[in-house]
Amino acid sequence: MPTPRLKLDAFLPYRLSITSNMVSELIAGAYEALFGLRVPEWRLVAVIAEAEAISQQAIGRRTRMDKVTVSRAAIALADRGLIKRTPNPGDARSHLLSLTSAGEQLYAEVMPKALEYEKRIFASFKPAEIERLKIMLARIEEVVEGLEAEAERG
Amino acid sequence: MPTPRLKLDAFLPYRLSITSNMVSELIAGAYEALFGLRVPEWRLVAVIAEAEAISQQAIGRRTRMDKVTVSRAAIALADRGLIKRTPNPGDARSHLLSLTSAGEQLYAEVMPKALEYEKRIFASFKPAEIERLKIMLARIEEVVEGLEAEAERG
DNA sequence: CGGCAATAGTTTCAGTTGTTACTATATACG
DNA sequence: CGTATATAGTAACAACTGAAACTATTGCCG
Repeated sequence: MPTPRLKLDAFLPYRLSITSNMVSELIAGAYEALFGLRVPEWRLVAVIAEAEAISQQAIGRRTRMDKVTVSRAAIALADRGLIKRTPNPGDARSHLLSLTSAGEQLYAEVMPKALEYEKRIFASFKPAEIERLKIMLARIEEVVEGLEAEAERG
Repeated sequence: MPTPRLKLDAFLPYRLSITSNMVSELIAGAYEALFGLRVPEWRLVAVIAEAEAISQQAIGRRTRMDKVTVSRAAIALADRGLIKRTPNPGDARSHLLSLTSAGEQLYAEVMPKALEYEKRIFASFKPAEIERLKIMLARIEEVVEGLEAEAERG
């Protein structure tokens, strides 16, 4: 008897990856073209805008981005005058990042575009469906975190 | 009035990307460790197993992977003796890829692991929920394809 | 205090991925 | 037919990302 064939298209981790990459590429392309921002940079802008003043380490935890990625994005944004780095009074090794007024201005332009894209992509989804999708994604994350922890313990 | 703050955590494309990357990394790590297969290679194995004999170009279309990525994965798999490349009778530029018996054997080991991971990650999901999730992902893909086409036309 | 492990952030380096250029073949059209 | 354009696949190159090494500072514990 031949090995039964897995239909890759029906394999959920694969489907999730394909869909996510399609969405990411679409949005990343638009941001790059419109604002010269790469994905990590845009994420930093959003997180800093929410937080007012936040360390790079905290950004890494919040966004699951590597500290190297965060560092590079922070340097790029600071070079462009979009964020400023003030010494962290509690810890001389770290800086607190906040938006400059130029950064605020960019953020004010970028954010509506982001929401517009989201709206367009999910235009055919009812609010309750979107809610269900978010909850499902959160549940998946929770399980994966558990499996990661399990793997670490051996 | 200050700019209203986007909660990045509530932004669906972001959530999708985080969740998908967590799942991908988990599975990719396992495959790398267990079988020495990277993600593109594993995808090729799966697609070739389904198709029996298929050109690289067709694999690229089916998996949305770049032809360069497909080419590299195919070379790696051929070097390991997992696939064989036979001339395509209809087109001398391309090969038809198929699994060798070693490839079949590997596939027979890999596939149950894949399904097991899927099962574990979605253990708390009812079949109807999984079905809804798949449908939602398919709908998202459809919309994004439309937006891509729109962007190309200008 | 003083030394030593841990942490924030940067730099360096290696691995992966995609864009561009190239080769060989195929197809369209004069 | 034969020239021009498109396509399958590979190779060469550049960009991005993450791991490991490094620097500066912190905090623990003798």
